[in-house]
Amino acid sequence: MRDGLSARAEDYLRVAYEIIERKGYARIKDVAGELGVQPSTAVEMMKKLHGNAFVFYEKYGGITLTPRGKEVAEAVKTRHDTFKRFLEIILVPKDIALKDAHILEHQLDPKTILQFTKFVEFVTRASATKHPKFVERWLEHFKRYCETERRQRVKTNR
Amino acid sequence: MRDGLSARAEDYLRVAYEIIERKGYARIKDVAGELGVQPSTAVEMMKKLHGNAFVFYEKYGGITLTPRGKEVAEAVKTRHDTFKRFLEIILVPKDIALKDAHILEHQLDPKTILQFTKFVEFVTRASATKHPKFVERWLEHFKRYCETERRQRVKTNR
DNA sequence: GCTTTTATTTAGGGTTACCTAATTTAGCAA
DNA sequence: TTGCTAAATTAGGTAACCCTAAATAAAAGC
Repeated sequence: MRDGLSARAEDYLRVAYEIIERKGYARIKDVAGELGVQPSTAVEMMKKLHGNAFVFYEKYGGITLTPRGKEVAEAVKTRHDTFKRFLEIILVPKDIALKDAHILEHQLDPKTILQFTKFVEFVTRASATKHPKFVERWLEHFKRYCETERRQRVKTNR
Repeated sequence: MRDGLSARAEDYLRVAYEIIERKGYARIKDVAGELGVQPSTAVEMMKKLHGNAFVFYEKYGGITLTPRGKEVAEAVKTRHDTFKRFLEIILVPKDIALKDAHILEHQLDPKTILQFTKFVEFVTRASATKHPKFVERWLEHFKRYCETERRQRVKTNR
């Protein structure tokens, strides 16, 4: 990642950010719980993020974000939300969209992220302003196409 | 992965498959070269894939795929191609689309993959059959939207 | 204040996927 | 056939993430 964090480290940062938004600070167990890892693993990562000056964290103390950490976390969250909205546009069920957005938000090239973003903006804005009918009709067609399809013709190998 | 392979193992399998398609068999150095890893690393992975009966491989011998391996490799490649086409539809430059398709093709939920697939099919088929004008106009609008945009308003954090 | 419970930390491992630096093997050319 | 070179292999590390179990600190209840 541009920010010098691994994909996983970004996850920890984003999760810490979300918890802090909710209750002002995060505890090790909150972060571990959210990410489905053991507390000891979260401690390890928090030490790393503290070493890199993304979070402020001391033994047995609550976790908060440094300005730098907050900035990165917000950018990560923005990416995340874009992917989530995008997946919903292509009719991925909400719960799966949420899960997969977490996967999508890492590793992709900035250009690719930009295009995903533009796609979402295009659909959102066009339907809100100039040509609501046009986009709506298009999405309606896509929806119908999805519903009409005989199921699972395509191998997904999953 | 459903097939019991790690994301990375699927990469090795796909690459082996592509090389074999081209010249009938693959060598360690071909696979290593394609994936940008050292030969020793490729040997390690081929041993694993051989252990799982995805490839046929013996010391110093060429690599070929077992029927099972071929099946999985083809499914992986199908996913890959879908993502590549999809990225091109949303106007990601070809070289980046290729690179990022490799990233997208792993980890995503089957439902998500299915929706990506349907989206690509929808655009492809609709433009080839019933409503070519409709899809083309839509894509044309999107293209124009992308070109019109003041650049990089959106933080991508990359 | 003391004890119990809960949270956190440390210590010691495990796995995956990489690497470098020797070997060792295979293939080819003289 | 011998000897060289390119390819492949082995041996021994490293780094990122994850775990369990044991130790310790903090918080809560009485």
